[in-house]
Amino acid sequence: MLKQRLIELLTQAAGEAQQMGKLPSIALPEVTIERPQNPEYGDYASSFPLKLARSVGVSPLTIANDIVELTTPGPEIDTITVAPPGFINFTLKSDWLTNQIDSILAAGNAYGNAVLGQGSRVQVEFVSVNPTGPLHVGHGRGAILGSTLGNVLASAGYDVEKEYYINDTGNQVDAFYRSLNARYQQCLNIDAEMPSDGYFGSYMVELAKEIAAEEGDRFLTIPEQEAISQLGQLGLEKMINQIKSDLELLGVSFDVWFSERSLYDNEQYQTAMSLLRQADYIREKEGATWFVSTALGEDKDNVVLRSDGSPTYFASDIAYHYNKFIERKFDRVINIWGADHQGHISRMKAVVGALGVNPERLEVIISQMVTLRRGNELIRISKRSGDIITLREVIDEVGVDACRFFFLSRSADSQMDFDLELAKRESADNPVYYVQYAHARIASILRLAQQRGVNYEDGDVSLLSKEPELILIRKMLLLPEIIEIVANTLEPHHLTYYAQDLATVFHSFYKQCRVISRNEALTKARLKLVEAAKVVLAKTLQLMGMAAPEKM
RNA sequence: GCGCCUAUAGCUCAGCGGACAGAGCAUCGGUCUUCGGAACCGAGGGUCGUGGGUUCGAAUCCCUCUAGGCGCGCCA
Repeated sequence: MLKQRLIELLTQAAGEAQQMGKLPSIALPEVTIERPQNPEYGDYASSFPLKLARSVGVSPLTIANDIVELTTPGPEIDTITVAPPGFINFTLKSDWLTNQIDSILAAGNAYGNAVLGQGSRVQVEFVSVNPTGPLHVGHGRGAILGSTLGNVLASAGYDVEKEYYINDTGNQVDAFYRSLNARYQQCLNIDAEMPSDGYFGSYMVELAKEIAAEEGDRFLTIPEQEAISQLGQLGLEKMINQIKSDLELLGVSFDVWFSERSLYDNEQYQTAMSLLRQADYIREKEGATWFVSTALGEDKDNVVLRSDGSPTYFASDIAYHYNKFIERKFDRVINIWGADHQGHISRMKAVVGALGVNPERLEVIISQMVTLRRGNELIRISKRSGDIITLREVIDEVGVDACRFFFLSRSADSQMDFDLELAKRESADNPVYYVQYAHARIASILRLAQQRGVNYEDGDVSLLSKEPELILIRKMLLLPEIIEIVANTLEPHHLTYYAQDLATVFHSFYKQCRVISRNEALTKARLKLVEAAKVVLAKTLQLMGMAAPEKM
């Protein structure tokens, strides 16, 4: 990538300056290259001399001049200039810029891909909602975050596996089973009482009705414990399928659906525990079994086995992470959790460390709360009690692409209001349509060219020299950097801003430069440009999981 | 009490050590005899929550305080 080459260029020049005695022989700070926001400062800039001046005691301007004198720029660089108080600014040659159009067209859908990951295996685990109820908007946020991150990491050269962890055992599942049984009996006119810790949402009634309709009253004829278990498993399976189809609707897919229960069925839980026990991180006290996280700097220990001998969710998580790192040997594991799991991060990292794995290999992204509202009316999204607005209803109301874009456009760190009224009102005037419109517009131009039988394969891109053309190319060349940034920071929201910028620059170009005109040579050149822009736009939309429509 | 997140233009949010702080929406004013006006061009609008500190340089880093959110279960 060009940025990398500029870094090398400056590093080398600084090294030479040292050899010539123009700079003292000290360890040089890392060369950084920025994108100046003001185009007057060129395409790239470095504040390296300013940083260096501190330790060297030489004026930054002098350093900048010395370094620039020693650079031997490649064919892509037009000018390297020094600007006060000590910046080095680079501008790109316009014929190099225009040549990139051919590279983009040649790369096609692979444009922007990187080799950052070098094929290392990264797991992204997300959503992983208890299958005791339907998904709501908050879950949608995590889902979109995860699937987009998966796309970007794959494009950055990682071997990505997306995974949904199914909590199919434990207290909450048990409560779900008993609730379903009660609702089922009620369906069949039996005066059953809902458990106090049960799930009271109306979806449970619907679920029970569905099962009663399909299975009749056969669960009444077997022992109740047996019935609860069979009925529960059936209900759970249905809930999982519903979750699966809701996610599919959102364009979110998984490579693996991982069962929590399987950790106990195949002894991985026992293996993980004995590993920790050997390392002396497991102790018995107060009748329960604890993970001694205080030994690892945590402020308290955590129960893994209750006094009744049943494992906590934390026990499962220990086994699960043992499985991720040691059984399946992922190089990196990324977990996306809701803000309410924040406190779980440090002890999970402690566990990973205790298992002998570098805790840095576990990265947790916390997505902050989403509150759903309709105008001023707050809508509760608690699954436990009462009714909720499901993710599906929200998608039906505002549309998949708008939904994805909306969730993606805010950083995971900041909480957000999802105002249904606003989302619908804005949907006609939504940034996502603005971006998609640019794509459709290009498609329409290319259709016209085809109708007129214009073959532009031999178009000469060096004819492109107008400002709007070059600005568009410059913006297209930013995508690889965006992909790299998102892959490194795990912050996909940058994509939405880039998409809007790219669309803006295209629309502006479109207004100022007629593509298909009487000037045949220019027409061909511009068709190439426009097709390349379509490639970049489509790639950006694809990474975000959104449609790139030919017409709309 | 402790931990994490947030506070930037009227609204929703980017920017997170560098050059005059940006975008969308909203407001106001312009642009249509040609490829899709779901478009384009322009204007106004900000002591970057408060007070300190570090630095040649701070919205960005450190500390104080204020406000809001989420945690601190033998729930997940």
